[in-house]
Amino acid sequence: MARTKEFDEKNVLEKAMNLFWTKGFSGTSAQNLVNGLGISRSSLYDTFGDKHLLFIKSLEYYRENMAGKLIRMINESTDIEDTVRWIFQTIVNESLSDKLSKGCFMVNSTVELAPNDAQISAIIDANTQDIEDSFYRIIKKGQQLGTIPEGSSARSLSRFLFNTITGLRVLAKTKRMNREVFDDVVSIAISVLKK
Amino acid sequence: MARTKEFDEKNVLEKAMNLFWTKGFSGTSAQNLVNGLGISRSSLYDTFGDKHLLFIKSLEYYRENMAGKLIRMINESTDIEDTVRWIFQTIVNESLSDKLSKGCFMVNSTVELAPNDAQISAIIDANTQDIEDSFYRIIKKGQQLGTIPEGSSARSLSRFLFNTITGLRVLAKTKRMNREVFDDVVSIAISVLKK
DNA sequence: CATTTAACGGAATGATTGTTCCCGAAATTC
DNA sequence: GAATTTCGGGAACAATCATTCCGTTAAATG
Repeated sequence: MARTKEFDEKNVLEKAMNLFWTKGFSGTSAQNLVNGLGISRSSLYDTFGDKHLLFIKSLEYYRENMAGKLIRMINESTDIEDTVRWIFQTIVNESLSDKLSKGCFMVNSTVELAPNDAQISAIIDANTQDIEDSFYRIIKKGQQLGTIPEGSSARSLSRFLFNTITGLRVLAKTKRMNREVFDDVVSIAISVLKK
Repeated sequence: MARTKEFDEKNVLEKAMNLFWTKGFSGTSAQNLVNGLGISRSSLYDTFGDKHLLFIKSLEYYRENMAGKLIRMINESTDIEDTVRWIFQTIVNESLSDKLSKGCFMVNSTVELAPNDAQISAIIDANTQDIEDSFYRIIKKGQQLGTIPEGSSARSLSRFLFNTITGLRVLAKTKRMNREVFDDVVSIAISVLKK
């Protein structure tokens, strides 16, 4: 029988995700991957196919972890406004503490690749749809319970919230990023959920 | 005496801007530039320095034209809500009609380069500040005139509006982009300017 | 312990990267 | 029209790009 794998594939994939997340697809070379992943060039290609396939797997891995966490947060929500506030605060805190200013891997990939890469575009759109749908469900519930005004549709509001988060993810890559600016945007965004 | 320049530098710079805008810095090769600019390799380097310098000049050229137009619109505004609505509609219409899904050159550059390029970051931040300041002035004026509520500060509102635009610029690069989604976001964003 | 099988490291691939350099061509002034 | 000066096309540069391949090594089964 053959020898078994010497590295943990999930662990290596997470390293690849962080490289692509930080530097993007074009900005991450095969050599960067070899150096950063701690495996040989041949193992890299044998295990993950090629650079593009590894990028896709990295993006899917990000989605499973990050969006999955977000969606679980939303679905387990009782008070909608509190949940939205908590989501925003989590994003703000993550952005402020990230010394590499990585932003959001989905947003980064949207800007770099979405218009010219159908596979990646599909992952991004599915991710967006999932998050938007989760927002939709709790907002709808909130409107039925009377805690969220019905002036705007639940669909519109969920799209609006998602759009605000996207903006914050871009802001997180600039030198202008600081808690004051974040809080200004967040408090106004949340105000649309009130009477 | 020497011969005069055979090409219009501004015209060539505009072509470079469109290439970088569409494909980003890493995505645009020197060969792409030679092909797209219609000048020789040596003329390119003699006239613009190197690729990075040409990118910076392209970004500054974009800023002069695009942000300049936007800021002029804001400054000439009489009715704030109408102006904001008109700005949003312009962005939406441009996004919907752009078959290349270029988005915004500033947003694209923020995501691709801002965290690791101080020069580019400075251009982006100055551009943001100018737009935000323009928003600030008309909102402040609106609040003094009583047409804009004073529940949120003019500074917060201007940051919020800018953040919304940023989100829309990212949305413009996805397949999910369509008028309905845009309008959902825009109408809610504008609602914060009302009582 | 021998055999089998796959992972490994690293050299080598051809293509493309950004940039430089040189030489012939073109245009302006005298 | 001759002299001057710069422009432009293309060859050439070393470096890096993503990818492939091969010989060696290591591990698991019999």
